[in-house]
Amino acid sequence: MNDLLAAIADWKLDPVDQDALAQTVIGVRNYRRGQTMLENNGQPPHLHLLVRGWAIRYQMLEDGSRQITDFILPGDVGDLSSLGALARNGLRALTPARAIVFDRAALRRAMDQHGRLATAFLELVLNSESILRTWVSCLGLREKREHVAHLLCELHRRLWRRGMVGDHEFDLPLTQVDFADALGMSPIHTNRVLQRMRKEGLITFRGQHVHILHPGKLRDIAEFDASYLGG
Amino acid sequence: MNDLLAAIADWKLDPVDQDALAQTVIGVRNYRRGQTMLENNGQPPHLHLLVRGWAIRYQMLEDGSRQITDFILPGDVGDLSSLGALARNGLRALTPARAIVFDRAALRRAMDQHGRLATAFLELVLNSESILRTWVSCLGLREKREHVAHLLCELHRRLWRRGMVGDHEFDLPLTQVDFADALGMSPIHTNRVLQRMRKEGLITFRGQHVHILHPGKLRDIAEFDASYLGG
DNA sequence: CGAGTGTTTGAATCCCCTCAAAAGATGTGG
DNA sequence: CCACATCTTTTGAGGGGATTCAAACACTCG
Repeated sequence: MNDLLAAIADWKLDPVDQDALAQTVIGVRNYRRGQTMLENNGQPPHLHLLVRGWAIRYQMLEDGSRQITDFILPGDVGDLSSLGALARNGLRALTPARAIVFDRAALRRAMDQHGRLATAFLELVLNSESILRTWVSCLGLREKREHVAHLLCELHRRLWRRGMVGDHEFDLPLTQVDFADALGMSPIHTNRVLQRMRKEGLITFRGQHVHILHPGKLRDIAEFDASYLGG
Repeated sequence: MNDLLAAIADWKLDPVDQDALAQTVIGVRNYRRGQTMLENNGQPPHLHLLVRGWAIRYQMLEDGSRQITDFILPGDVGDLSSLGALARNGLRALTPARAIVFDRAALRRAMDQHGRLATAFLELVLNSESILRTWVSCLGLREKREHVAHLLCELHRRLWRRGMVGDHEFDLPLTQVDFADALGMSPIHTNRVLQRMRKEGLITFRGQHVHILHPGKLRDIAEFDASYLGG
């Protein structure tokens, strides 16, 4: 399972712990663009480590509105909360995606026996929680324009740290509706904010490719401080 | 350390693991109302398990605005993120408070050796993350009035599960400014929403004591589903 | 009884939403 | 390879929820 070893390289596990983790792998699964990877109910028996593509975690309200609560990038575990007692999140592939699938029960047993494995997952959850906490601040305190800028900075930085993109450009496989659902704003207003940023020469995007023309200015607008993303 | 054993009763640890945890305790600390328990910078060497009082986690923006990202109640660890590589949160006592203080480094070592201890903390982080994820949904999707109702339901439910309050009433040691900073709204509007709820006979509050007069209706407004809080 | 903190009210403004619909892009089948 | 259906982006107009500014009103406490 070379895929696995590559994906968890920066977890810094001993071979013993890597082995224990590998034992809990059920297999690899491929998803189509738009495919639901996990319904948002019940106690899911699996966990998904994304190795290719993008996915989103989201929650739905009764009126059908959707809040995206996280973007899952290659190397992320998309449904960490399935480890715990309760998971109320949906998981959906934004692009064709591939994930390594773990058995939840086996993983929990492995963690009980291998402390280092548990602390590795603990670290993952803490990272995801750090991002989430920043989302709360952005949603609560910032103007929409600042929030848009912040999310662009965040996504670029997360991709960049994994060496997946250029210094000032990246593929963003989202519709503006997806983007709006992450930012808690209407698609119409999202569109207007993005257009204004283009007209100001801050960014460009053709198709789903984003160029950040003025990285410094974008960071200023967002008050972006990457430290919450680690390293 | 009877305080400790009482506080972690529902972590369901073996005596061995309890012991390992107890070894990492530095002591007990008391805080005054309004006292800062943790600055929001640097790598804090301690963790705080609250055993009495209320506290808040928060983040500040450069312009001085504050977002509360969690309420810490007795039994909660207020600064779980200090376990990880990066912590950017402040922690502040809302009331006179008492906390059991752990040594971070010792705790990490203990977790590596005692998987069950690590998974217990993992569970704590997952719970806190579940609350946070719901906050994101509330901030992103809901009207302020619904959000106010939701936060009232959440706080009551969290206190109620620990047997700390009556079925439809509880002490809420917050100013309306605190409340507003948690909800991402202005104090003025917070005040107006609360007033309207009083006039409608939904709730009462005198001083810092809240009565929920119409639990069902409040839950309806909030679309409150307690499952994200566990049990 | 002033000082300080917290709550309440009023007025004006604006950011952002909703509704409605056109224009552009994408994809599928015949 | 084009026609049609579908998805996505864009534009316009109007309204409302929430903000900001300003100030009066309560409550607590030394």
